Amino acid sequence: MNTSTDAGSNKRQHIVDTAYALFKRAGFHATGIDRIIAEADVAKMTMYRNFPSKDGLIVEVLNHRARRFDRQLDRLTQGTATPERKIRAIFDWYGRWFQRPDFHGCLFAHALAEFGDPAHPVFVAVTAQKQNLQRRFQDILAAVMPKNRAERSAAALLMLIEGATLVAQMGQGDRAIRHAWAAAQQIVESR
Amino acid sequence: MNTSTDAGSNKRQHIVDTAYALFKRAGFHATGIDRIIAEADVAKMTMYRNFPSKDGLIVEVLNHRARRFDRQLDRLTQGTATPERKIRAIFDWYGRWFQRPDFHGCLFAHALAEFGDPAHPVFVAVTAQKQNLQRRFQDILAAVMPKNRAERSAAALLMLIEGATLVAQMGQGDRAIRHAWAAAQQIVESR
DNA sequence: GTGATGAGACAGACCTGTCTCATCACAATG
DNA sequence: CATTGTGATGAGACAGGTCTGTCTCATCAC
Repeated sequence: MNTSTDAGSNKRQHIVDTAYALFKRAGFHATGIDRIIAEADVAKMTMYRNFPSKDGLIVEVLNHRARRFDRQLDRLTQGTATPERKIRAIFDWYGRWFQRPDFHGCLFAHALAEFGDPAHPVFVAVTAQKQNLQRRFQDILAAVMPKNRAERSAAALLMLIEGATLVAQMGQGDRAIRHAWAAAQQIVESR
Repeated sequence: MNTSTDAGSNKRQHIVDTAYALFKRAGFHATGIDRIIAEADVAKMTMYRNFPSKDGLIVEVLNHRARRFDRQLDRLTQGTATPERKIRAIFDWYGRWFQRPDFHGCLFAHALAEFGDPAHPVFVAVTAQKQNLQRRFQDILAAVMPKNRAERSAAALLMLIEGATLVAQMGQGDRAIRHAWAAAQQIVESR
């Protein structure tokens, strides 16, 4: 845990990235450990030395994606000035995501579908990511509206964007983000 | 297929009901055939004589729930007069659903998470159910607004309610439906 | 020498789907 | 009423595969 920490971390990260791609495409239960290590081209013990179990790996994948998502939205909203433009930037980001050929829906929503037990670590990780996104909306809106209205609007924006992601997965990504943004505008601008 | 059709249908329906309860709680891939037939207390061959495969059973479960959902909303909206009250009745229905102790999120959304291939029959069944719900919203709104605005609003309502269902699964059912309805009101009433 | 890794056997359980055979309900017929 | 045919069903073995997780041993880099 001193000299070769770097090599170990590289392997570890490579496994996380490979597992992410497979989970996204085929789901969590449908993706076996054997498939992951074959695709990542590592030994099974390398995986089990870095992660306590498959569930542990899933949580790591989710947390890694959540951090990456946060960094992207941080970068995206730092450049813009007004709250409305920040919201718009986030919705635009989703719109671009929906158009990507490797878009398969929200990994966190999918995780919630497969791990419905609130006590399960995966469930907890998903909840944290969604609450984080809602808090982001709320912080943005708090600059231009009272706290209780910012909370209500943030909740609506979260539900709109989650619903849009679901609709986008069914093949209506373009219409989904346009209609979601139209509704979001009404919510943000109202009163 | 003449005299004992009734008994056969009973078994068939019982398997569908049992599978529904298990799929809802634990997911599709995580629920094995053995578990279903044990819970339903039928022989394995009884299941495989009524359904071509596990996937076929899943599709039957989804279609059965979709029909039941449709009937419930039909009954719910037939009694009310104005479009706004119809929408309100639907949102209230969702609010009550979120509060039920056996609420585990939307089975169709979960199915979409586990069967992401657009060519898969499960994917098709899910898409049909969601399009049906959106069309319902659209038909209701078409009575009080122009067609293109009804289409846009219906899409927003669908996304709101789907997002609310996701949030509700994470334990915020009460707040979710209140905020969703507040946003829905703005969308329906606007302009 | 030391620690990470690759390769693969292995256990024990579970998966879907097929098959056989005994049993049972029930209808038609004598 | 008694008998016989028929189709659905229960019970469970079975095949062939996959699952997670553990173990051993050789190899390789430093």
